[in-house]
Amino acid sequence: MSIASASRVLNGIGGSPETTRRVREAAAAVGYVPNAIARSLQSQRTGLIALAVEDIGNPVYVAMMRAIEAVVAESGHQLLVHATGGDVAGETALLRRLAHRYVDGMIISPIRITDVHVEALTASPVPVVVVGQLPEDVPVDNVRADSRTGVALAVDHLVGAGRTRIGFVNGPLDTVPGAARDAGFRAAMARHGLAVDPAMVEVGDFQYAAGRAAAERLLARTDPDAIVCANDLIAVGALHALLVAGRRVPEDVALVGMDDTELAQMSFPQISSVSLGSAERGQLAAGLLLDRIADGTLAPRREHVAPSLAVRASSGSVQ
Amino acid sequence: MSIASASRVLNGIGGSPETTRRVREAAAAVGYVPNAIARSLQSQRTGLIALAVEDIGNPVYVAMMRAIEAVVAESGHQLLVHATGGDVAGETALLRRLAHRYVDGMIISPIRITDVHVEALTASPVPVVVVGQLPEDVPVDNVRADSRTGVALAVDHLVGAGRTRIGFVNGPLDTVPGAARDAGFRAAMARHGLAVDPAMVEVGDFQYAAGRAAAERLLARTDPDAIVCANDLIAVGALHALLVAGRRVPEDVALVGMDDTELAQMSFPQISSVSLGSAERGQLAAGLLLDRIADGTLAPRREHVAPSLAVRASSGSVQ
DNA sequence: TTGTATGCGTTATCAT
DNA sequence: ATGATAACGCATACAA
Repeated sequence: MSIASASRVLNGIGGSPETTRRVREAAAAVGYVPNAIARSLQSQRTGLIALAVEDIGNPVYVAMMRAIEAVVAESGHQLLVHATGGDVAGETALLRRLAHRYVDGMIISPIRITDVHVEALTASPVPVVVVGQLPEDVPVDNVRADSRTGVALAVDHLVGAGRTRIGFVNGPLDTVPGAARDAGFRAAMARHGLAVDPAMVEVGDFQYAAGRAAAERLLARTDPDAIVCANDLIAVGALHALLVAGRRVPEDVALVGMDDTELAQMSFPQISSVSLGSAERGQLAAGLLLDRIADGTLAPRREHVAPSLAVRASSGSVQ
Repeated sequence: MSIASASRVLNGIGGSPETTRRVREAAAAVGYVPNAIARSLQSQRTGLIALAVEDIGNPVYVAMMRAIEAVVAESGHQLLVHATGGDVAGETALLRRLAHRYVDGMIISPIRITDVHVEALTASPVPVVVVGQLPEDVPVDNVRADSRTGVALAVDHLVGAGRTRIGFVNGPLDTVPGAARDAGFRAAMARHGLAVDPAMVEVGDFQYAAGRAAAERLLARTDPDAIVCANDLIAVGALHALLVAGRRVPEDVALVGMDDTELAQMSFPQISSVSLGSAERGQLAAGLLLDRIADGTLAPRREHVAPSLAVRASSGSVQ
């Protein structure tokens, strides 16, 4: 019994009935299981696709992941997720290890873009798609949201509802989304002729606890009639702070979050939120990746997804 | 320049200054990146560990993942997460593909255990640790919670606070946790001499929307003074239903969730919740796995984590 | 220190 | 239909 024959039977190519039987018996007897590593070395593919996000605890990434999974499963790939913790070293280490052909491709959504990222991205031996902003000259497939316009949607909505003392709780300014949302907030306020009171702006990280603490600080020193939050985790934290402080939402203070995750709908009252199209971005990113895996010579593409606003009880007329 | 010399330099073993320089230059010029697959075929390890859970959108798995990540990172491994969607075919496909040596080991937390699972588990060529119940005779490392006792903790607490009309919103009874929690609820009620009114029991899946819908059905036909929920997602959904229905929590209806996730603390009022020690279970599972990776001849071990109750506003005295 | 040669477990090519 | 063999890219035992 030759190795070649065994391989053929196990892959369902040819083999006489007798040979097939003998191979199957032997395999069962030995408890044979194919070694996927060896197979991949030969086939130059693993059937695996990786997704690297900062924080898998943030529902926005869960939504993105589900959208990606649906697309890649279609093409017979399996999706693996890695949480980087926003750590630059961790992200690039991932690129170094995984991208060195453990996976057929990867989608990464970094919240910070450093030179190290750019270098690792361009040097990656496997196809990579970035979800998020990327310097213009980096030749990597890329799908981006427009959080600047997204914040403007929120501000426009609040101003239209008669709010003028609008607070803003943001994430770190040294992150790409944090910087974009800050700029978007200031631009939108200016457009409406509203000054940005420094006391009305708070910065934490993109988490619930930070959002709650930031909102508490904000409420301790000023009196907003609306608060825009840089994501839904922050918004839920701010809602908590508002309710604990005895503010009615939306009567006293209107609240708008961002990312339009499940969290916004799970809260009470439900929170208005700017959708940055996370599911759609995931779907597009997966498509770009599969295309590039199929043909590595494609020119880098860049897709955009427009924001939209979901108005709910937290900023709407009293339910 | 021989391949062996290049390999040595790239791995930092030996090499004269001159050779080292030449190798590095050549590598940079060609844009050489090591092929991890080939390296793994040789070294018989990938440095990767996989975690398979049903629903990464459930914070309980996020907590577990973080605990696991902390442990495996210590030993130089990288953690990859796969969401199975509770799908048996998907879970076993994962075992088949990943476990065939793409990873050095895996931790899986199935909510259903079928014969197919058992077979795949025992046949796995790489070390596997199961988080959750497992038939006694399956020789696989295993760490389990005691959700039966956990539900009892919730019921005891509510009865102790004078509640008698206690409702129960559970997940599917054909899942391991669903069945255990149902049994635990009935046993605890019986112990207190309380009858279980069928109208007071609802079943959905372990999600927010199902929890909310189930609580709405329950409230439409009966009038509980307390509700126990089989996990925090359900509890948040039930809280939403209660508030929409105009019930005060905890004055009119006390609420207790399970898993003690971030969600319980993010809600308003904060939700009392039974901790099943998800972080600790993750930590233990990771330890078991690393031990087994180091020594495959170890006898299968079984760890237990005791539940505890975190009392918060949703069932406590009025804040 | 450096080069040669072998093996890791498969698949694929080529004879037979 | 089957068997021998090369190749995938790397690490290492051994010889030089």
